[in-house]
Amino acid sequence: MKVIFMGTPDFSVGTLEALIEAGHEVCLAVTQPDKPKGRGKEMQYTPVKQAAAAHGIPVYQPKKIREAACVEELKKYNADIMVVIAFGQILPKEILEMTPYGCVNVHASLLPKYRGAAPIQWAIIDGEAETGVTTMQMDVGLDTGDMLLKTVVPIEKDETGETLHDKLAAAGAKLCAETLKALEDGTVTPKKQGEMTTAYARMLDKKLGNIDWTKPAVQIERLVRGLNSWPSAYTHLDGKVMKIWKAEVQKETSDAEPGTVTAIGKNEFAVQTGEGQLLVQELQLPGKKRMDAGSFLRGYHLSTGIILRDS
RNA sequence: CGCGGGAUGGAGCAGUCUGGAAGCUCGUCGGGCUCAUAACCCGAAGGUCAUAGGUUCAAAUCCUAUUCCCGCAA
Repeated sequence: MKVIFMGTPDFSVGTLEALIEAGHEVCLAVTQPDKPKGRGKEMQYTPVKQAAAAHGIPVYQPKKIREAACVEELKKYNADIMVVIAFGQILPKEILEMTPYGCVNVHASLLPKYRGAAPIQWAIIDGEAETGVTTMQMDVGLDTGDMLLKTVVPIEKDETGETLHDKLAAAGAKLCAETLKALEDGTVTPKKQGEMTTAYARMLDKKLGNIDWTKPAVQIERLVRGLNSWPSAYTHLDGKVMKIWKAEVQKETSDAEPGTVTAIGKNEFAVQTGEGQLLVQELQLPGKKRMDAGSFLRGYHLSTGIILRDS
């Protein structure tokens, strides 16, 4: 089929390549405008733009896709279908209805659960046993379209936001190719989504990573995994931000105040939480690389009784 | 030129301000103790102090340039 592809970050790239692989004619890649990024604020191509360029696909980067001029531009391509995956802008009705097959979206959750911007990380943070990817026929709502196909992916005990992101990106790419084939063959029936009260996954922001030590260790550990590798969970030590990359739950507790370092071992140290303790195993301080807790303890002479908190 | 931290034996750090013997906690290797050990004791190896210049009687330390790593911010 003749496809207009819309996507922006890494998550989208696999699907773009899967479509090309499957023999579809991707006539245009729509992606967000380039933004200054990283230290030095250099302009950087979006991952989709890089991939499109590598395959010789034209790139279109509208600031606001809902503007009339942008809609007109898309019409010129006479595509059969649009595939949207982590594009980052809401599409107007004109675009949704522009092509014969409409717009198909690949979403990183088992809809209707975790609609919205950060479904991958929230599934981990909430302690779900499994998640997955869903393709849907887009409508004007946010991730509310009728569902086409699904793939279930189990969440492992040590799953992080990053590892799950990669798994779902791969699963989504495969599922998207299958969905297009099914649409072509007419072998798929769109299914309505049910409604759930907790259906939306809030967007992630930095503050979410600030560890609240009064919460149970189990929840904090999930936060650490879910926000790895971005934006990452953190606390404060000696006025500095201390990111925690890896930790384990310990049921034994103490009567120390939440946030207190209660024990220091050879390769980890324990922090009291609202329920149980958290064994910190890998961390990072500003200006330093990630390091295992054992290395940290060798150079930084941490002592028990210190309380991890702001300021 | 967005702001800032950093580079010192294999790991993590101190020492840099105030120039004058390469240090700490570990790891590694050898030996000892022990029923035994990731524990303890004794000993050893291992570093052109990121790179290139400069100042000086003398530079990890001061000056200049370069490379690489990272936090914030976006």
